[in-house]
Amino acid sequence: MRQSRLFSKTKKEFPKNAETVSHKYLVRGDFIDQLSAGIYSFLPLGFRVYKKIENIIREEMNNLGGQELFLPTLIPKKLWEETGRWKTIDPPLFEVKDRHKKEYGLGSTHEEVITDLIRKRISSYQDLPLALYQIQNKFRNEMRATGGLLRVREFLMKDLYSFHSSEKDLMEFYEKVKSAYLKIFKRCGLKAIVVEADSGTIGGKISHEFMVLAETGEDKVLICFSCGFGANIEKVGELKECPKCQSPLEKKNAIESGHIFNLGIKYSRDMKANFRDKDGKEKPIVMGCYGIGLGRLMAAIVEAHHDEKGIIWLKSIAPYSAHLLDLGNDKKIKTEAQEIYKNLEEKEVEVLYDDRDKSPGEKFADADLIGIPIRLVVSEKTLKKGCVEVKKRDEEKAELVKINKLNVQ
RNA sequence: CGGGGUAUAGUGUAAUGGCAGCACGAGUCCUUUGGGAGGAUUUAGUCCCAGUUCGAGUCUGGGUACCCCGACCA
Repeated sequence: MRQSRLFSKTKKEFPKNAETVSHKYLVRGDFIDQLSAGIYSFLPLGFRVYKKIENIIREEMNNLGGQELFLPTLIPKKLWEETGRWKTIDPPLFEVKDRHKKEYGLGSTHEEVITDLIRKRISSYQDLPLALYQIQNKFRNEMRATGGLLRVREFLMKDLYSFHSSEKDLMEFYEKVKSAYLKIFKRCGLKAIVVEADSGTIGGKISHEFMVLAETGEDKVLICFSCGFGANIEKVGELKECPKCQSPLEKKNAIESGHIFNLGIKYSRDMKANFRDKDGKEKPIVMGCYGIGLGRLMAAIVEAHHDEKGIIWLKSIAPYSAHLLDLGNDKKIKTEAQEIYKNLEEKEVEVLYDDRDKSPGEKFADADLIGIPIRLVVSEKTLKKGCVEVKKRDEEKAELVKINKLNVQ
């Protein structure tokens, strides 16, 4: 992509209404645009990052045997009333009416819809287990939005639902999801710990949150680095020793980025989603649900990976893997840079080519802000030696590489 | 929803109740090119509605929007 054509205008100043690091940098780098409180557009750069995250999550869900589907956002009031959540769900639903005055709640989570789908199709233990997921916008009527993408009213969420013939089978799958989630966070360059949690209005008896460690995170967690125990400080108080192995605990800031629930038979009982078991008896389907907020995850990544100049994306989620800059308007430089750009594209390297007529300082500042992991500079200085300057975003030093030996992977 | 705060040009900021200014951006022209370049020139603004006043960006009342703390959450 030629940066001169990219739909993106970086800002020199931090937005005055932003306080969290991720909000500041994502707005300055023009990854996102705020439409209203807690409502954001993803611009081309931000959307590319979002797609990378989405693909990582999709791969891990598919590895679990999950099948992707897509559920509606307009969910009839009647369905919510089957579980009583029309009134009780928190944060409340966005309620809308159609022209015939029929009422709907915009989907904030999809247990009712998926359970309805399942009860129409599952009749035997032979249909189980089953795992279905979607990546879709959720709408939550939050009291207030905070911290840019950290808490919003409309957001992209991956929600996975699993269906089992027994509690034991569910818990085995539940553990697999746990490790898949940890893998997702790891692939996004994040350290996450699992803590026990309250299940709120989603319900169920067991639930765990995934806390992503970030210095600027608002939640405080206690971690035992010897046995892996983790807990939300709000839930357990100021413990000094690990309750499992008595090692000293460390206190860290974190951002809640995922939440998984053992729902048991809460929804299948309310909505009569039953199956016929081996023993010939009709039983409620045992369910689990598992969510990750993609926008919040993106924000968490920025919170964990930035410096005073901007974002530092990991290659796995960067909008582009290389940022090529040409310095100066000299024809030789332009021609050579274009040649390198063409070659990289032919090798299917995702490259952003800064061909704009801007001063070197501005190009460097933008490159640091946008945070693409590898920076390539073509200038009079480098051309004299037949080289390109290669610098990693997370390293100080740059090196010169012969143009014909340039290898970006 | 309770508490606190803010609102001036695309962005960031000035202006005792007295001509709305500056910087960046954007447009045109010239020069410049290794860490947000220089000159010339152009462009664009007081959140909304009332009130006080000779005169309101500024004071008063009401509204709206946004931000922060609380609560809850992915």
